Amino acid sequence: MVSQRVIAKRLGISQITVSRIINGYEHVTPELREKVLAEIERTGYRLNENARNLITGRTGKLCMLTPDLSFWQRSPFFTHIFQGISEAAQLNHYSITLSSLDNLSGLDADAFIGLNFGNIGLKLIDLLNQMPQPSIILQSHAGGDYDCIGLDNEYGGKLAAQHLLELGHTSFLFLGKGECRDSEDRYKGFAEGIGSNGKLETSGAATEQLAEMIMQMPSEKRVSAVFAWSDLSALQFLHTCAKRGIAVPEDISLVGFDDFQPLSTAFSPTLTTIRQPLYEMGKETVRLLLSGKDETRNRIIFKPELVVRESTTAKSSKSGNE
Amino acid sequence: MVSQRVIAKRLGISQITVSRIINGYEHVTPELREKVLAEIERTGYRLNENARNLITGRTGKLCMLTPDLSFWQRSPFFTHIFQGISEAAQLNHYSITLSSLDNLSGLDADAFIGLNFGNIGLKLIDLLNQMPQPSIILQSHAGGDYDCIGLDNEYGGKLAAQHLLELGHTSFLFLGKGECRDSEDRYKGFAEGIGSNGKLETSGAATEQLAEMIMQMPSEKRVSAVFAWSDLSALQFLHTCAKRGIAVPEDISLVGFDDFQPLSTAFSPTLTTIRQPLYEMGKETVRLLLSGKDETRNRIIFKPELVVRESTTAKSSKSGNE
DNA sequence: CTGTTAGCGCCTTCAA
DNA sequence: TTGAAGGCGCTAACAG
Repeated sequence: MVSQRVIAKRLGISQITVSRIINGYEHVTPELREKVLAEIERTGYRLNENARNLITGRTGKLCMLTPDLSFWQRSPFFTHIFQGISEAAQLNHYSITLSSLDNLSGLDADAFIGLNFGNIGLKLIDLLNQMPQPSIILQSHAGGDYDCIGLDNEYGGKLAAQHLLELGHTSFLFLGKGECRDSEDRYKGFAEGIGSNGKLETSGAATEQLAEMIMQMPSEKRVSAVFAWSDLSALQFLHTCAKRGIAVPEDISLVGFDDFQPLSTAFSPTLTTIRQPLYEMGKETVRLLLSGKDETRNRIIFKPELVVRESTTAKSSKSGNE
Repeated sequence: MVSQRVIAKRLGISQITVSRIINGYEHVTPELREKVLAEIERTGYRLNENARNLITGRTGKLCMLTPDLSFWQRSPFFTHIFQGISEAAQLNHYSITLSSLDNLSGLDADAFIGLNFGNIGLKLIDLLNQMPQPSIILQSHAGGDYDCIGLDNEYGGKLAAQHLLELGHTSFLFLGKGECRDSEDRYKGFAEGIGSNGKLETSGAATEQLAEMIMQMPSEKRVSAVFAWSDLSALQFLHTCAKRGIAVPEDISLVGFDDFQPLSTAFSPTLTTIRQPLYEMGKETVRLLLSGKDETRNRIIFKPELVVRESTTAKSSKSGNE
């Protein structure tokens, strides 16, 4: 195994000089730097991160902390976030560790990422606040008085409303989920976006039942556009429509939320949806966490974006009320 | 920061004794061990893994290697595998690193896990063979002449056949995916399972088109049971059925593959499917990888299991042929 | 059963 | 601009 000392010895210089060059120290004669870099290249030298971490007093680990173990069962889309987190971690020479409130192990880390998708994990936030290491919460909503990366769900709702209004729709249904902040915020934005330009019905009831209820309305009074709080919910609705003989988007336009791949494009019609930039959020989480600006609250709220596919279309004269 | 030396000094013993007790060395007087353990508990001492790794010459990292970066986009179910891998890694004091053939970084690891779901990644296997560190392939099929954790897809196909035969079905359709080994193996097992007890049609054609084709068959000649190579494919079929007014399971029984949560239970009817034990496979991968038995080929082929839900039922007299 | 010595590879501090 | 000395926390090797 080739170390800095080996390289130094070969070049007749001291090991510390090699170390300095590796770490980008400025005041070195250019020729020396090049000689060293060439030797590093030639020998395939790789820095021993354990040695570096030992002396600098770091662990070299980033810990992803979940509210519970079932987080993973619930979060298929997490692969995208994870890709972003791990790429950014790699760039900063960190490896990844996992922990959950159910099972606090692997807590020896330089910094923590609290994963708080769907629910407001106050316990998680408390725990992170107690720890001396820096931490950040990665969540799917916008609020919270702590360092976080979040998503502007209200804005997402507004995007959906805008899109549907532009298509000429005037009567809307929101498919939500009870006791879920993300769903509430998306509804709020949707309602605001529609304002006085249309009629909006909603319910926190189970998606399928609600959909069936709607289907039973006489077609001339039926809503012409549906906004579902999630892609999964949108697809459940789509499936119910298929059973009931309602055509999407001809009879009803449908907008989802998440852009949950491969689901959002797996069925016909493919879903128009509001995309969460999960990969980017993961990446930014690590960047912000390691940027070390403690003086002020660190938070970035991402804007979701509209992805238009097949499940929405202009309101036809036969559908909807008025 | 409390170190072994601090503990030793407080107890008036040598630091190496503390080290031995921590590492489970046998020949220590019980009282001394207890005193040391008590002091460890009291002070909240935590082992510095960088120091340990430095002297033992390990990196302390496990690298998950994917064929390409898009792996993550394609693999929503990977969260389950990841949970298994990371839990087992933690138990063995390893942290996790990521790499892909597109972007070879983070390759400083003690061992590698090649993630090879869906396709046969020969390049990946070649790369791992070239490396001096131990490695193992985690894959969704059974074959391959290398260390691996795999899945017995043929057995899964057989389970599906058995289940449907027991329900009295005699005419079957397999929904497959072209150029996909997993799909082929599942078909093979399915066909063997059915043997001469029924008629089997198949196609590698796009799921949706095929389904539509079948729907156009006169109902008295129609198959009464469908086995889809994946849950996603099964759901696409289910959706087509809904559009065409075919009732599942009353008219057609449907079996998927994967038990892809939350999808497999998100729609009505919930899917009868063949479950891949992803969490267990992830866990076992790490265990086998670190068991260090080099003398022989290390491989474990997991058996999938049948999960009966709502999408299958006994063949009714009106459906199917004969 | 316990201790002494040495050193893993690197960075910090101080000196030239 | 470069180098020498020291030590981070731990374990291996060898004593006793």
